[in-house]
Amino acid sequence: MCSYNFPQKLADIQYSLSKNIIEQDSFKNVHTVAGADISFEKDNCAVAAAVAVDLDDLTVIDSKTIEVKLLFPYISGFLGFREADAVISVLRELNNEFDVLMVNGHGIMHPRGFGLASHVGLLMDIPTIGIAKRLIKGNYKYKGDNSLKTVEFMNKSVGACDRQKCISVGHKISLKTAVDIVHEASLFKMPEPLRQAHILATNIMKDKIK
DNA sequence: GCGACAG
DNA sequence: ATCTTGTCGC
Repeated sequence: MCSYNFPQKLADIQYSLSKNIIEQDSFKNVHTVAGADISFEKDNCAVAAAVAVDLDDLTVIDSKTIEVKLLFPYISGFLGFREADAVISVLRELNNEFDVLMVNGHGIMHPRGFGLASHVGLLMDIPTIGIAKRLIKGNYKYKGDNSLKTVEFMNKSVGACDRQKCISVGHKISLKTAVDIVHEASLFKMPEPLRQAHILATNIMKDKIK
């Protein structure tokens, strides 16, 4: 009678929560942008890092790290259930508020419109941008060359990609604004908030091993 | 059956 | 994600 299809239950949760995502800017000006990333050691032991960057000069104005244990396994399409809690926890350690958040993973450019960035954005109720290095599945349609191209899924524009990264709405921001902010915050291929968070998490991880 | 599959 | 050196180029 009852079928215990756990992955399907999680998928249902994602479909359901995706309806709450707001794809419009819920803020006026952006002065500080935060970024969060996680570095792994032995599968489940990890270091989560959060940094806040000043958008004017792209300098780091605050940063925090925490050690975490991730209990949920990595399953493509369900990264939010694995990493959202750790990301939220480390962001709460930051001293000051920030205007926009960048997360290492897809936002609505996701099979069920609810990737890690949307998990975090919705739970924290803040403007969030999702940034990933690759499409989660290879069958979105977009013209492939070097410049930024719009990605469509189910007849809807869900994000933009170039050869380096994919950008999509996490929550409370428009795709256009998300793309603009990512460009403003970039010195290299990854925007500074995420690049700095990644460097920090990796360095703390190395220290921890010694 | 085979390959694909965010971090 | 992580395991890993040198190397090409500005």
